[in-house]
Amino acid sequence: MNTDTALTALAALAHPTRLEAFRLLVQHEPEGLSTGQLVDASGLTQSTFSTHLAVLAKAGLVKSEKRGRQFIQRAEIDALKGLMLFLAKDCCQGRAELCEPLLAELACC
Amino acid sequence: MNTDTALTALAALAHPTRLEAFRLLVQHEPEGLSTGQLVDASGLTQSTFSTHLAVLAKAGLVKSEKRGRQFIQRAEIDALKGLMLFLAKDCCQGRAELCEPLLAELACC
DNA sequence: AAGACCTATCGGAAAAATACGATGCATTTA
DNA sequence: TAAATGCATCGTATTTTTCCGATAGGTCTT
Repeated sequence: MNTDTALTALAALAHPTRLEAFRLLVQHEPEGLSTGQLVDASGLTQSTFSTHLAVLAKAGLVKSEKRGRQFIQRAEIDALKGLMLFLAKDCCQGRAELCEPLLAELACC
Repeated sequence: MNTDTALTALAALAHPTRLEAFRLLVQHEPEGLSTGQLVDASGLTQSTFSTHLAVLAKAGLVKSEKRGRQFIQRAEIDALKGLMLFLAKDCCQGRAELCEPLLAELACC
């Protein structure tokens, strides 16, 4: 994960509709949800949500799989992992003392 | 860290200038850097960078302290920690099997 | 006290993001 | 084959973001 990739992922998640959709998909791992289900959950127009979904897909946070005449969307946990690793490296670059308390709290989940 | 706070933090980091400034400040913990040093590093106008810095400050990612006639900026590691915890909870909500490999990689830093 | 320095804020122009309806393509159903 | 379903894309209007120069308020120096 380089800086550009991280920036794209951050921008993709920095929108209420997209963050909520991504969280919903994470909760529905590994089965996923159809695009239509996500549209319904968003409360937005189908076309508008499609644009948001494209942003998540372009960022690599969501992958889609054709299933009949609908698409099943799934969260890419590895992409989230990559983003968190990128953020963590910011504070741990040769300074474990900054990162240790962070990891300690993360371990609780 | 609630959803709104996380969204604000994500949006604040989702810009090249702001992400770079934040990373620079993390690297310079705990001494910090003056606003002027950050302006020079950004290559932008003083006023333009000041706006970016305000976004980071509003998101709670950066705190400033008056020091003579300049301001020393410092990264708020706890805010970063909070954001990462928020993201991690997305994938660990009652499903440790998703989060374990993530934590395993984080532990390496 | 006057001038230099550091930073925030205002006003405005240019660029990007957001939202919608309409349309088109592929797939399933009838 | 014809109609209906599921989704992406296009065109476009509105809003938001981004950037700059100019200005103003403190703080230090002289």
